Amino acid sequence: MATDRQTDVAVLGALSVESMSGYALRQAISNVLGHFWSESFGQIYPTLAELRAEGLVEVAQADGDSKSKFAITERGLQHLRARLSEPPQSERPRNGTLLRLFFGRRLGLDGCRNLLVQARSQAVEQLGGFEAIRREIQAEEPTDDHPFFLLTVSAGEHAVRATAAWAEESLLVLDRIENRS
Amino acid sequence: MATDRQTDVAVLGALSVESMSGYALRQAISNVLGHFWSESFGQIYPTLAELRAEGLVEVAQADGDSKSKFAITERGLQHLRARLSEPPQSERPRNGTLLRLFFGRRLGLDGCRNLLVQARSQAVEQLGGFEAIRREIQAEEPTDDHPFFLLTVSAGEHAVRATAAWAEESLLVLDRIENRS
DNA sequence: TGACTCATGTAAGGCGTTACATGATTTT
DNA sequence: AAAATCATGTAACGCCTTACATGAGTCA
Repeated sequence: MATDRQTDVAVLGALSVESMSGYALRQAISNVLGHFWSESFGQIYPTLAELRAEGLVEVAQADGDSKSKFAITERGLQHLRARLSEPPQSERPRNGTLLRLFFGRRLGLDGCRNLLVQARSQAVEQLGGFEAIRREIQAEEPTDDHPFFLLTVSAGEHAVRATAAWAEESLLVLDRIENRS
Repeated sequence: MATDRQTDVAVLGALSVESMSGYALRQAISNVLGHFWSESFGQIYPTLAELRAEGLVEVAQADGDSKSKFAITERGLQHLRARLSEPPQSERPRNGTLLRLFFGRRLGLDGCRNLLVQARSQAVEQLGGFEAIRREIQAEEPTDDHPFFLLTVSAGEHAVRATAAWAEESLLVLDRIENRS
């Protein structure tokens, strides 16, 4: 049952940037990583427990703080590097908008237009989100991690701009279809 | 447990274009739809059986052929239209390349470069695939479905071109990071 | 006849989401 | 004191993939 469980990579990776609680972890994953990765809450705590049992993660006391946090261990770092080096498996595509558009003849032109308008406005909104993240990162004290963070932000920006352009074009195509028939 | 099962949409949609066997169905889904939708074999037959039990699909004899095929019924068409009109749920992102790149500091510059080169060549390859599909569709006898098919091909082309451009840019960024440090 | 494709399924089990449960701490 | 947030989990259950199983037709 070749699986593609990679929750450990997300968790160890996040902890390699900064020690934090499980709660903060799931927030970090839904906020920052969330643009290209998702984990559900029900996965994070069990994974954290597993990693702790394997000695890849430990409970650490923050310096001036009474709160306990999770920190990655030296062995955890090694494990993370090994996991990151594995080739990424290609994700299974599941694009509901394209599925609907493909059968657009059955959905009807108005429905298709609706989908495209929706896709366009969502893309524009997401673009704003990416720009906000970019500013946020650039406002922080620079670290060695930031350039890599920005690379993923850039990927998001390219993707949503492409989506917006496609939606725009496609709306024009739909108009032509309507006029021709 | 709000679910997002949409196998019925893919199956009914495909049968609305053309009656075919379950075997052909799974081929159609992995070939044409495969660029933006995936279904595993283990889903298709059970779904087909369910749809048949609900009277949305029937076994039909092809005209000059002895082979039996599955065909969508009138009620199936109604059901399909209703399902297509439902808003598409946003897919959960799971991009292994970006996950690795985000933690690029741990992966190392060479590993990152490797990922980007990989992403770029894959995008170029996919672009060729899309162009082939486009030509194939345009070579066929035109139908009312084709314009919608082409819309989804265009979406794929936009997406992979964006990916290629991003990978290209990002490789240059990595060079700058290396020279600076 | 042996290999290959067409064709139709079933079963086991991993993956992952959501809902439920509980309590401490902080803020208003 | 109430409400919100922080914090850590567990349980049920659906989704989906992979592996297994079986047989007919076709082509070299």
